[in-house]
Amino acid sequence: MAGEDVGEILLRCYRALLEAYGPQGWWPGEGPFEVMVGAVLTQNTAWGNVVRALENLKAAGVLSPAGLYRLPREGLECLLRPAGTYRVKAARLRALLEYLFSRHGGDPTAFSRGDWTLWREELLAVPGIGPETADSILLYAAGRPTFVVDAYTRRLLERLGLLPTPPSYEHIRAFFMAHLPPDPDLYGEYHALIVRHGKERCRKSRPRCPGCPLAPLCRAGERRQAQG
DNA sequence: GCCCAGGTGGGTA
DNA sequence: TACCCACATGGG
Repeated sequence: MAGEDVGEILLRCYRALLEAYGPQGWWPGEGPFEVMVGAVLTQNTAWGNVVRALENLKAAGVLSPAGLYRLPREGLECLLRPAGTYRVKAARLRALLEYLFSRHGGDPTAFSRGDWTLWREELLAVPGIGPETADSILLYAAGRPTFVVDAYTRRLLERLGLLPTPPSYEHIRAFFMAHLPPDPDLYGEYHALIVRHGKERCRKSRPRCPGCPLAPLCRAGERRQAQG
């Protein structure tokens, strides 16, 4: 293990997760716009609740840029209720739509073309679109090679003894992107597997995970940290 | 009843 | 920088 390339460790981790859980098929949902809406609705929210809200939007026939944009604020809030923080999320979706219409003519496929690093900067300037939501949109709605970081990703790197300092979102994202090829399929599956693994084994309340498929890599990380 | 969920932004020290 | 807090529904 000594001197092993970080990229190789990350790939070993990826293969172990894929072996253990299989392909996750992210992002669930149809089309880039549904992915974008889901990315906002899933903020600090269980996916099952997001699905209820998406079903409400579909049933109301408003799951389109123009459809959502036309909807009065109260109506949107009502449909979003099952997703939680519905007033906040209605405002965030409105802000995202304002941006989509003002900058991309309301075309939800626009992020698939052009300089995605510019789109990322612009998305981050939209109120309510933070780095995880922006990267989720670019990766899963537009197939762009940006890595999505979340709390599970932090915990995973910590256990592998690979957490960058400072452990900020941007540092962790840059760490993955510096050591993995810029492959959207790889990034998308990797993030999905990290979430799956986190939900199953590496919850906050369960710091140790017996039978964990990553146990050999975690032990290596402990040795690496012990060495300083 | 409590903790958590595929975050973000605002406030304070 | 590093914590705190609000936002809010639904599952375990």
